[in-house]
Amino acid sequence: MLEGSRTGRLSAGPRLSCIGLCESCRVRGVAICRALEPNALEELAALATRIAVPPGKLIFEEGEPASYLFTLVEGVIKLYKELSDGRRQITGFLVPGDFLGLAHFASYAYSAEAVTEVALCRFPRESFLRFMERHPALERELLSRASSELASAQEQMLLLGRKSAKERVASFLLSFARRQATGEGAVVALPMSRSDIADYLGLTIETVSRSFRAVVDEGLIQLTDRHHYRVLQPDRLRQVAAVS
Amino acid sequence: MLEGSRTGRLSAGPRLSCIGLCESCRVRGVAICRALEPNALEELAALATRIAVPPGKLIFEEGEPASYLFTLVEGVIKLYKELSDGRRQITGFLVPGDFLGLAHFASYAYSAEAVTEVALCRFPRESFLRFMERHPALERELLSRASSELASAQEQMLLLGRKSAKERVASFLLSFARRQATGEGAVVALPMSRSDIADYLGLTIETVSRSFRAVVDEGLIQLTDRHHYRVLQPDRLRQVAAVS
DNA sequence: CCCACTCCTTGATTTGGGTCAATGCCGAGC
DNA sequence: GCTCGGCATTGACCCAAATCAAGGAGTGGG
Repeated sequence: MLEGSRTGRLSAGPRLSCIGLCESCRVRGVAICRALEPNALEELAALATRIAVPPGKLIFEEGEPASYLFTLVEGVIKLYKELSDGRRQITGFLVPGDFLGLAHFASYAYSAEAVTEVALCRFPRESFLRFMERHPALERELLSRASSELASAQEQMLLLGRKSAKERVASFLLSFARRQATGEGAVVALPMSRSDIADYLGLTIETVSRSFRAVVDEGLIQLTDRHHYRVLQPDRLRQVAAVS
Repeated sequence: MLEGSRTGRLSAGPRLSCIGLCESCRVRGVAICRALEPNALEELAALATRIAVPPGKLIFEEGEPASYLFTLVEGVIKLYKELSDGRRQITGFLVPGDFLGLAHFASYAYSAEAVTEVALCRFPRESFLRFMERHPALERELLSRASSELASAQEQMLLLGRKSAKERVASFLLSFARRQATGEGAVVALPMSRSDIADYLGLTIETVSRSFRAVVDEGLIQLTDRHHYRVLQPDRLRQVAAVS
């Protein structure tokens, strides 16, 4: 699927040149390609380097100079912040089509790590920003993404500040199912570890495990294995999740 | 200070027409005015209505159609989300110069309520967005604000998910002091109630009160009254806040 | 096949912060 | 000046989730 971990400049061929970007488009409804005419897209693609990252490897670390921006083409990434004593909060999981490194700061405000095998398009920050100045449509697209990210960040604050363990887990299972755009009752992949889920929900792995057990025992979901589940009773799960 | 709660279209005079906006500029470093040439600013100001809101009054509610965008000219606003059973999470406090209603959705994703006496500039959503399309510089400014808001949302997730009560309160006291751009040892105003602070930090009012007492007893801050404090030992307070 | 290792689950115990209940401290109105 | 009502503080007690501890279960290497 990926060519090892070899990284290489995208070939300049008319179709291939935007593969990295267009794959993103294919997966998610709204994406960068939509916002640009073909020749602008060519120009942008020429800036990109394709990168492959194995599971568990750091993509960048909080505080290091933000030299690159990325689009996620394939795989899942976690973003997190840490305290000096090692406590960690995962602030989000990225899926194909998502944009990474959006920040008007000199350094990254969080760390990014591959959860699964990952394929990225990497853009040098400076040239991407120059390109963006000449293409307001791209800017608009990023603004729109930033505001929907902000909305989900606020939703997550409500979860972290005010929901019980079981409500957190139910909310997580629902939102992850929704994101995979699969039909009702389809199997949802859960690529991250229990420890990642705990750090995302502000809990311990033990509490995550017990809460999983509770929703399984009540017949709201079915765990096919540790990393796949099926939502059996979406409405009752929504109730348990305390969705406003 | 405010002309009662009367609301009125801004006069079209060359200086007055941008008062609402420029007051914002004056208070915060980066603001809308900076991004625009004078005649564009005139045009934008012509769209604005000046609004006054008394403390405790709702400005808009989560879920209602997002017909307006606002800039905060004077006072403090709280933004929050609620669960159906009344549990509430305050996602942020806005100060003069901040932008309100930024969302590419048809309805507001959160409620906004005046904490103090508030003065706003209100823009009809549609005409503001049309104006923005013709002025990429404004779009850029909003993108930059959105990404710094996103960064503080992530910081807040770390607080809500992983910090102890005392760490939360210390972090809050520090960040609020920083925002008021006052010198070391200056008195910081704390206009919101203990209940607002609790809902912002994901705690109860009792725990907020006890944590306040702890940092006061340790001599890290001094409470001049319930709504004003002075940071006495910023470095030790920073340590207690577990700032990474 | 066995061992070692990592990840996950389950149970027992502890604890930080929530809940419940007074009490104190104003400012507003009479 | 007194009372009332809404915050805020303080204390006693309790509980949800953390911590501590003991096994599984799956996986990869020898």
